[in-house]
Amino acid sequence: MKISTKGRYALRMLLDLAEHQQDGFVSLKDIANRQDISKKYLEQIVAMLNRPDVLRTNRGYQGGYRLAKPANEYTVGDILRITEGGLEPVSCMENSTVQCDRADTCATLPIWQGLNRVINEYLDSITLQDILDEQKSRYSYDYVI
Amino acid sequence: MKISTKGRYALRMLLDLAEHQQDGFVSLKDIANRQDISKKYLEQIVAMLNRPDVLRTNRGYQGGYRLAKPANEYTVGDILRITEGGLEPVSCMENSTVQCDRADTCATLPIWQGLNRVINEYLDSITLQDILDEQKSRYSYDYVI
DNA sequence: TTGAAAACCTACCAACTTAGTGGTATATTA
DNA sequence: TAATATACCACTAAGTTGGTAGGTTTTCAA
Repeated sequence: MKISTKGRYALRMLLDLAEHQQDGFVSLKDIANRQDISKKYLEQIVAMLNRPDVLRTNRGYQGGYRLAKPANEYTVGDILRITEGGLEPVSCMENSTVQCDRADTCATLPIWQGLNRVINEYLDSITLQDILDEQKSRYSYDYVI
Repeated sequence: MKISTKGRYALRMLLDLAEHQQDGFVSLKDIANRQDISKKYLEQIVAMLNRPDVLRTNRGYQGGYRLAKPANEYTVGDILRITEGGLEPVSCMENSTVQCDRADTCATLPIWQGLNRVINEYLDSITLQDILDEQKSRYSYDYVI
């Protein structure tokens, strides 16, 4: 029952992009340095997220990535569902799986469906912008002192 | 982000024991047959649960297992925390792990802490007895018709 | 026009986890 | 003492995780 590095790094990468929205295209090299994540590994992760509704990209000199939408339009759930390949807590709930023949009478299936619901509701209640705002307020007292 | 067969089978095994509470000691053979799970594999799973506060056991002829407590004193969370080795959704939250040096400033840690909270709250809100009752009410219309 | 910077693509790998199987020893009781 | 059942330990094939490695293609500035 773990979120893998793919999902965790993806979230940190998109957060980094959100923080640097005004800088235009941001290179993986910069993100990898700031986040202390292998650039080569980030390449693989960004490949999963590189879709028109998520990222814009430019190759070559001064190229890189930027968010396709404002930060408040990405939920943590969106990002994790892409990079983790779904968030279903049991394999029998995955779309690709053939329906379990115990499903109709399974006493535990409703438990997993409920768990799936609370996980997705929670993760979809938080956007990248929320995290940025929270982060900002956490350190605002530095200036007050 | 998956509950493994260990956790899922453990839950089904304890539910089976709860259903047959009045039968005295129930053998793994019977549970394995009813639940269609390898008896050998169940042996390993039951070994994790075989603690005085969870199960009573008797070897030999007419031996087997029974619940140590009434069914309403087992939450699904209790069972899964034992068999899954914790339910923390990220490894940096596990007790055994050395604290990540990013922890103090990590923007994503609060997300995982929140996720951990909703998962545990949900799974601890359901007892074996709740599942039994739900199961019973699901099929009660059979008698009404 | 050429060189540097960047994304893009494919293959590979070691370590670990999962979902079991197999065999033997030990306890209980009819 | 034979039958039944747990208890314990070792092993394993297949899949996943968390990366590395190396090369190709695109873009732009000097």
